[in-house]
Amino acid sequence: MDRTVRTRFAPSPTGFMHIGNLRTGLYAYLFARKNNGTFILRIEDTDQERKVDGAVEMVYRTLKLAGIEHDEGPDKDGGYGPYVQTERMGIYKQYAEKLVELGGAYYCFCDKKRLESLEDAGGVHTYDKHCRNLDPAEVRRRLDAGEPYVIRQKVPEGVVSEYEDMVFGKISVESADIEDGILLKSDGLPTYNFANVVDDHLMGITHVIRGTEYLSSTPKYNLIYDAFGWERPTYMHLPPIMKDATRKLSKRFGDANFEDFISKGYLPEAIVNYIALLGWCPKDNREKMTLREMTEAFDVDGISHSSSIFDEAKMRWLNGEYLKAMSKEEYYNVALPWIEKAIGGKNYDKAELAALMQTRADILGEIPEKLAFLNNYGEYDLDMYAHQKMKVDKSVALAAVRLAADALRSLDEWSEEAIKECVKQGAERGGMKGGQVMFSMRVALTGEPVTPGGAIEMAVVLGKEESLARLEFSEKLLERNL
RNA sequence: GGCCCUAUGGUCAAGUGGUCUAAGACAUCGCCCUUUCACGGCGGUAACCCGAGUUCGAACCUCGGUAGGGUCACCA
Repeated sequence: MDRTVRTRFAPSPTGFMHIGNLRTGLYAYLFARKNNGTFILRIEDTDQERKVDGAVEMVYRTLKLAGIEHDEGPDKDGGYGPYVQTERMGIYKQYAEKLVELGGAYYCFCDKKRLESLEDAGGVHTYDKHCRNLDPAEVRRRLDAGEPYVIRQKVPEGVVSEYEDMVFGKISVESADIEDGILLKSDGLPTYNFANVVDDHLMGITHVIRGTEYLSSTPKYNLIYDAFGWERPTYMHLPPIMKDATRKLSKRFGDANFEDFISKGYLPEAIVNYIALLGWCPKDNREKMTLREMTEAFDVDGISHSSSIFDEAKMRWLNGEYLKAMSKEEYYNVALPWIEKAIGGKNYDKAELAALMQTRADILGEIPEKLAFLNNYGEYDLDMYAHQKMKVDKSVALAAVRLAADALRSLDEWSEEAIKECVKQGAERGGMKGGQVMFSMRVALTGEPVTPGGAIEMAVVLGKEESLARLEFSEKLLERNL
């Protein structure tokens, strides 16, 4: 590899950043960093119809959150600009014309109607190269007459176009299977693929990293490079990320975009880590990795050839690992907004709640629901007072709750140790097992079968007044329903 | 339909001719820890798409089939 590596990420600003798309960008970034190369951001905004306001900002925001920093882009001129495709519209026509001169393309005057008549029974149409060998003088004349035209690629006949893909190996396609596709549309603007070839060349892209949808059309683009006499880039095609066995993860379906996961309480680094693993496996099989570690470990060998299904359950787990690995302070900071949302202005000990949640919520978004009992307490289902192993049923629970309430009423110091000791002694006096009292008390205090902490912790969090009120409430509730 | 690509447990995946009666992770199930919820620890269930061939030997190589994906636009 003599040329300095230059890779690019070229998203279309059509809304939120899709997970599959982000992964492509991530790999392009990792590959550039791994090889001390340059990572370029190019905005492909030529599709005015699908363009969404604010989407460009979303691209920046997403990359920034993900930690994927570009070296060149619309906001960082590296001398290869402009980096926004609509600003490059003036340059393609001359290249198309030059390609005609070089014999790699030709003018075509066929109208839509004629093209449609070429369609076969299956609805597939292949251009019959009708204008490929028009007499140059005739072409000149029709051009001068102002007749509408497009410029088509002149695919050499009888050759096999092949290349070595970095992940898929040798790909070869016969030129007979390649259509003389349109390069320049009748409105004078380039088709996407032609613009891509020209841009990639002009920007000095050495490694084109993109989805497999281009795997089989790449030989066609290579023929354009050849016709221009340009050096072909190296290609790395990436298999798609699927929603299930047969459907690709799609933008319009569900929460397949970065932003949604962020708002569900995922950490950017966990998302990035997870998607890096979808389709790539480091040599040492590590799973939890920082961006820096990924950069060091990144290698093409580890990229898989087949598509992979996105599994949010695993991403949740990984997110939980990140959360648990944080220091108390770090966790407190990221969890605070969610905790505040849960307690709604009430005076609970936020640090205590954060400490409780750190090992109990895989994603931050679970915090409000797990803490809902703080503000949501009232009539609850008494069937949850059933613990086979502990031998608890409603009547045992009533005794336990009564006992806990009685013991706690006279307790002055409301600390974990004091409460624990007090409940323990109360249980002994009442001839009950500690577990029976704790279990019943925990349910009584929260009205929930699963709680973010044990009975003692719940009591500490709720405070003496609220705890006693709830125990008394539960006592009455049980009495009424026995 | 033509062409291109892919195929290991429910999911992500290791594996590149013998060390595979096939690793690890998630999920799932069970046990332990916790006098209560989790966390944590330990363990279980679970896979080489099918058929030929090459070879002393095949998850790994070849061919065929099957299934799935991609692509065949004056869309990007």
